[in-house]
Formats: sequence, structure tokens, C-alpha cells
Amino acid sequence: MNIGEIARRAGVSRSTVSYALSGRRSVSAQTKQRIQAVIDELGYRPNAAARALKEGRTRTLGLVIPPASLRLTDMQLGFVASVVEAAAHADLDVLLSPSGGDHDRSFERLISGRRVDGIILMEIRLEDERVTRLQQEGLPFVTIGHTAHPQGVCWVDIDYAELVARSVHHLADLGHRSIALLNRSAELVAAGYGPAHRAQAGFAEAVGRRGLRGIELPCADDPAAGEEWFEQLRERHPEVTAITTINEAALPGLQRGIERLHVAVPREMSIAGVAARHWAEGFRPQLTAADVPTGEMGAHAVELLLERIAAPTGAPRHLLLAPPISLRDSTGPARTD
Amino acid sequence: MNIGEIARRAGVSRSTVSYALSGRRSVSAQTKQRIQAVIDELGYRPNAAARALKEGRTRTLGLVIPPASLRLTDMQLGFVASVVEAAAHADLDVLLSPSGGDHDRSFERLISGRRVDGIILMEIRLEDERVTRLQQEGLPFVTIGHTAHPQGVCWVDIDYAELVARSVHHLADLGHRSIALLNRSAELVAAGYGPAHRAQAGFAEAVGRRGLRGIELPCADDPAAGEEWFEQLRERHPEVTAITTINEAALPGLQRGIERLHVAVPREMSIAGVAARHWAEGFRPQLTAADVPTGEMGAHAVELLLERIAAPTGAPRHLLLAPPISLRDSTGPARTD
DNA sequence: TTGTAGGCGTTATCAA
DNA sequence: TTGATAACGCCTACAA
Repeated sequence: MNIGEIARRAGVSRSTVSYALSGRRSVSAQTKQRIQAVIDELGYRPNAAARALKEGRTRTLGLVIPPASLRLTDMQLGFVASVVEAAAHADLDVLLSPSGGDHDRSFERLISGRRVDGIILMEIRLEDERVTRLQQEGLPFVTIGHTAHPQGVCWVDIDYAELVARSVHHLADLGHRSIALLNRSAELVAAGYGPAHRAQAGFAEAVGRRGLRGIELPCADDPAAGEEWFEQLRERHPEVTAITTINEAALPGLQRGIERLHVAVPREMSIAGVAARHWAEGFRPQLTAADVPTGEMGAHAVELLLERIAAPTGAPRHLLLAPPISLRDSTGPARTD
Repeated sequence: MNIGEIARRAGVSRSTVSYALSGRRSVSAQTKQRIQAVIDELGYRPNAAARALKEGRTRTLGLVIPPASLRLTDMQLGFVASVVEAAAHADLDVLLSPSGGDHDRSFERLISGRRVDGIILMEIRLEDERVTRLQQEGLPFVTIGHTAHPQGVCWVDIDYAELVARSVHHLADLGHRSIALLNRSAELVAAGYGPAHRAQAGFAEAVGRRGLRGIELPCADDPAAGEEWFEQLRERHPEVTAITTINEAALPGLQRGIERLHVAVPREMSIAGVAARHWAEGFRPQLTAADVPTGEMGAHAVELLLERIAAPTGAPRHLLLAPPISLRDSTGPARTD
């Protein structure tokens, strides 16, 4: 089924059908109606490839996700869902590319094959060759997270430094003097993963400013590691009365560790963090945390990308989100024994 | 950058470049080398739209996921990841369509716009209009899960009836006489969601055959509901000594409920289920469960779809997976007090 | 071994 | 208000 067939059945030329659909030229009401009737009857839709070839745009966005081998976190998942939804809302499709490195085949297909009009890049590293690759190709893109030198790049990110600092201040206000940071995994820190670095920075800054004792212990991104992390913390640093964390995946394990050692939250230990609302509310007691707005982030990323596609040479915009900390039940005054 | 430009720079015709790339005609080593040098220098790749238009295939698969508003379960997520990976392995891209109903715009774009060579449909209902829509369009597709009348359709599914029955038999063998089924939500059952129906059927059949007392209580698909479910169970059916479940999302809540009421597992209560390995191992104590092989399922679905695309008229294949139950720590002999 | 030319389905320019 | 036609970039049958 193609436009020629529609034209033939409606007794008009192909261009008239095309114009009737696009509205870029006036078509008599009568003709338009006849064409529409045929289209409805046959269920015609323009062939996407032909249209893309002619128009030079694909009406498709690319979303580069971490390789499937790495389990996606809840936060990342929420982000993928919101990007897809926001794109669908703009009548755009989303092409997925699971790739980490620069030389990934599907990543290369996406960009040099001109399969998409723009790209959203997740899980950016502080030094990220994919960014330079996209810049050299001149394909519009938006990153989630930002590189060490994000000038000239559109990005959306969570201000982990600010959020961790805020939770430290909140805990300090409650009288806590020894606070531990439950950061993302040592591997990620080593790989130059921005959130982990910035959490570190924000923690150090706030702890320094308030004259507190700050403890940092590495922890892998999974429940088992969280449980072990808590044991180690109690063993090595019994003076710690509060924890701040950005490691969502370790939360269930942290909870198990706390329960196993019979530590009362928040009476004996306060916990504040950065997490998707879903996780914060699933914690027991519910977690005082900055709720990461994954849904908004996806929508913002799509919005920024569409702007960039419309005006590739404009000044790049970026968004640094610092959602407020929602007070729940996991933080309270420091114990005074 | 297009094939003409490459041809010009290499001093050959466009067809020679095309043949050098496809290998469908012999090209002298010297010419081939010259062409390759130019391609490498300029980073040329065939335009996907032009190629799709000419060849009549897009080298893209469509994956229809549940709408973003519904939180994807871990199992679904694992499935998406494995489909994307399997597709990438075959040098295919994956286009995502978040849609529930038949008249969804992105779903329609996918199929009548010929944006994909085939489609994988997740979260099939017993009566699913998307299936009939795809059949009428004549687009190859594979479903995850199957409809009430799956004749002539390719599908991959988990044999929930068999797995639930097996877990009931396992529990009966351990001496349990009153067993509760923690099924998916009442809404899903009402909507004709296959796994929920088949779990029910398998449960009823096995319970009947072993002469047991079978309890069914509805439970929404989230942790809070799981916790409440367990309370209700203890209140209304204190005689129950074993639970079988396919409701992954309710597991964390079930666990909390068990801990809150200080019920010892498996001494006072045995639990067996169907769940992604990740969830089973995250449960405390680790859950005796049939581990849903999401990774394999995605790969199988892609494999079946590729077969179907290659031979659309062949006999439709299907796969009903019944992975063995992995014995872990949550099941034991019935208490005898 | 290589080149020429036609057509995939669409949109847009030019002409009527 | 409408129609004929060229062009997007690629692949391939045919010709040399």
C-alpha cells in the first residue's frame, strides 16, 4: 500500500494526496474528503523509510543505554520509560542502543547510518569518548549526567554534590558528628563516574564546613554488598551515628544489615539519601531522601534534544536538578549516650 | 556523505562501491582497497533509510512494552535488555513502542509505517486485539505469553500452570496440607492476563489432585500489598503452612510481613515460587523457586522472530518454558504441632 | 572487472 | 486547485 495506490483509487495525483495529508497546500474540501475515505478504508500510512530519505530526518530518537550485561538500576529504568513516553508524546520513536564504548556496532549504526535525528546518552563518564564522537559527527545529542568539560554540550543531571551536602547539613543540624557516606562502587569511582565523584566532593565539602568526622567506605552496587558494608561500618567505625547514601541498589542490603544487627533507625542510626521515591518509600522506616525525579528528567532530556535538533547551533542548555529532601522517618536526633 | 561521494573520491562508479561493500560481485583487490581507504577516512556508512527503501526491509525489530505509566517489573526489564542484546548480536536495532491498546499511535506507526521487519509483543492478554491487528497486517511477530487461541501464532512463554503445580507438589511432599496461592493482582486476573489465569489453573489442579486445602487471596503487584496480604492470610487462615507465589513484586512486602509477625521460614511457613533468580536470591531466607530465565526468553523470542521473518508462511513455532525449581532455603517439612 | 540506469515511496518544485 | 516530475541514497539487473 503506497501513496500512488491511494491516489489512483481517489482519482487524484500523488502530490495531491501528499498535500492533503501534510496540509502544506490547500486541497478542496471535497477532494480531501475523498482521499481521507480511501485512506481510512485501506489503513494507509506513509512509508517511514521513503519519508526519511526524502525529508532527511527520521522522526526517531536514539537512546544509548548501558550494556544489557549490567543490570539496570530502578532509576535508569524509570528514565528509559520516561524518555520513551515523552518521545511518543511528540510522535517520535525511540531506537535503543546498548553500548558502553565508542566502537560499539549499534552505536556506530545509529550515528553514521543516520538512523536517528538525535541521541540521548545515559551513564556518562567524566571522560567520555562517545561525546567527542557525536560532536565530530555533528549529530544533536543530550547527555544524562555530564563530563568533566561539559562546555558546548546539552545535558540534564542531578546535582549529587548539592544533595549529598544538604543531607550532611540536615544530619549535622540533628546533632550528628560522625557521618558515613555510602557511595557507589569503587569501580565506578575509578572509571570516572560523575555522580560518584560529585557525591564524594559534596560530602567532603559539607563535612569540612561543619567540622564533622566523615567516613568513606566503598560499596558495590548490590544488596549483598550493602549488607556487608553495614557490618564493616559497625565494626570499624562504631562512633558513626548517621549515614548518607546515593547507592540505591545497596539499600535493601543496608536494611537487612541494620535489622540483623538490631540497630534502631533513627534512634541509634539516622539515614538520609538520594533515591527514586519508590525506593525511599519501600525502605523501613521510610527513607528521608531527595527524590530523584526520573520521570521529569526523561521529559526534560527529550525537550532539550528537540530544541537542539530544531536549532543545532544555538547556545547549549543544561539542567542541574536538585530536588528537595523529603523528610520521612529515617532521620532523627543523634543519640546522646 | 553518500555512496556517490565515496565513488568519486575513489575514482570508481557507485555500483562498484556498493558491490565492494556487499561482496555480491567480485571487485579487484586493488579497487577494493582504494575504496576501503576512502570509506575509513570519511567514516562512511550506507544511509539506513535509503537502504530500507530499496531493500524493503529495515533491519529493525519492534518491541512493544507496557505503557510507561505501569512500572515495569524486574522480569520485564530483564526481558527488554535481553531482546535488545540478542538483536544487537544479529546487527539489528530495536524500536520501542510503549502501548497497551490497539489504537495506540506509536503501535500504529510501527506497523503501518513499515518501520520494522517484525515485532515482539510483551504482556499479552488472553484476548488481545493487537495480535489480530498484526495478523491482518501480515507483519511477522512473536508474542511473549500467549492468547486463549494461540494457533498460528509464534510465542514464547513460561508454563506457569506447570510451575505452580510443581511447587504445590513439592510442598505437599513436605507434608503441607493447607497451601495459599499469592497470585498477581485481581485487576490482571479480571483483564484476562494469562500467567495469572494459568497459575490459578495449575494451583487448583495440583491442590485437587493431592487432596489439599487451597487458599486464594488476591494481591496487588507491589510490596505494600504483599505485606498486607500476609497479615490477612495469618488472620483468616492460620492453618496455612505454605505459600506458593508468582507475584515477584509483592515479595519484598511478603518478607516484611513475615518478619513483622515473627514467623519463622521455613519452620513455621514454607514458601515456593516463580521468580527471576535475582529476586529469589535476594529473599531471606533464599527462595525455593523456579528461576524465570528472562535472558534466554529474550534470545528465544528474537530467534523465533528472525525465523518467521525469513519464512513468514512456515509453521509457527512456540516455546513453553518450565525451568526446574531450584531448592533453596525457604521450604521445609510442615510443622507438626 | 567495471559502468549505466531504473526504481523503491515520498515530498516539493514547477507548470497549468 | 491540481498534476507531472525530479530528487533523496541505495541496490542490482543489464550491458560492456
